[in-house]
Amino acid sequence: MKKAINNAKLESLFEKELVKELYQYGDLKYFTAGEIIMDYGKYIRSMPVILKGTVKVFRKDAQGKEILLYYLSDNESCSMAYGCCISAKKSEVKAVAEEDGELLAIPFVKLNDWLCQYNSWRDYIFNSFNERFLELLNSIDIMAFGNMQHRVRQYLNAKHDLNDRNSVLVSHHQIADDLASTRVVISRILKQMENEGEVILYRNEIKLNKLFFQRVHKPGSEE
DNA sequence: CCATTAAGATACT
DNA sequence: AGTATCTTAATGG
Repeated sequence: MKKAINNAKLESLFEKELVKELYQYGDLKYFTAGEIIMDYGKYIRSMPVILKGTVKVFRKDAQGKEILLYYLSDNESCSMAYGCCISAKKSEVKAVAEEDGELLAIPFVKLNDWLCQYNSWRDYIFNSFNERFLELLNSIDIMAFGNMQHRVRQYLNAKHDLNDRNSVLVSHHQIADDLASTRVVISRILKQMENEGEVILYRNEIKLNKLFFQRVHKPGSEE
């Protein structure tokens, strides 16, 4: 009945008994790139822990535009989901799979039990909250005070962190969607960044130069 | 080849 | 910064 789960990272993160319970009560689900894992207004009955792959979490603004809040990847969880579970609220966010992957859906009835029972689970939940909170602060910062160029830099940097190389595989259109902007605007900004030597543009690919990394952590270096 | 789609360009709001 | 429109370039059948 139950699928055999074997995840070394989980086993290093939690004590043996909890891992056993995770495997027993968690529901292993596979998702494919582009799949909507969670949508606005839906009730959440389980808390997802991402085992593999990357998930983007969106929020709708007042004008109905979607903006990217943060990414979730290996062994990370959505703290929004936790709050929704225990208070039986509807989802405020939408989660879309960036790439194929798998997640472990934890039934909400177990969440509180484990919180009391296992130190590692409590640490994990609090850590998850804290990380997400920091990312949110960062996002607010960018949206409220930053200009588009800064936002694009942050976006490229975040996407770069998730993978590996010094290039990001993404279309201008995709960036525009994620930042609630338009293709032309993103193209303009990227072109300018290219002229200044920060990046090199290709079709569906953006190479990041040294100058980019010098600037990305310094908001004060706009033109 | 041609169809589709990404990206560049220009002009206007 | 965003919209509309057109042109050009890359990609895949």
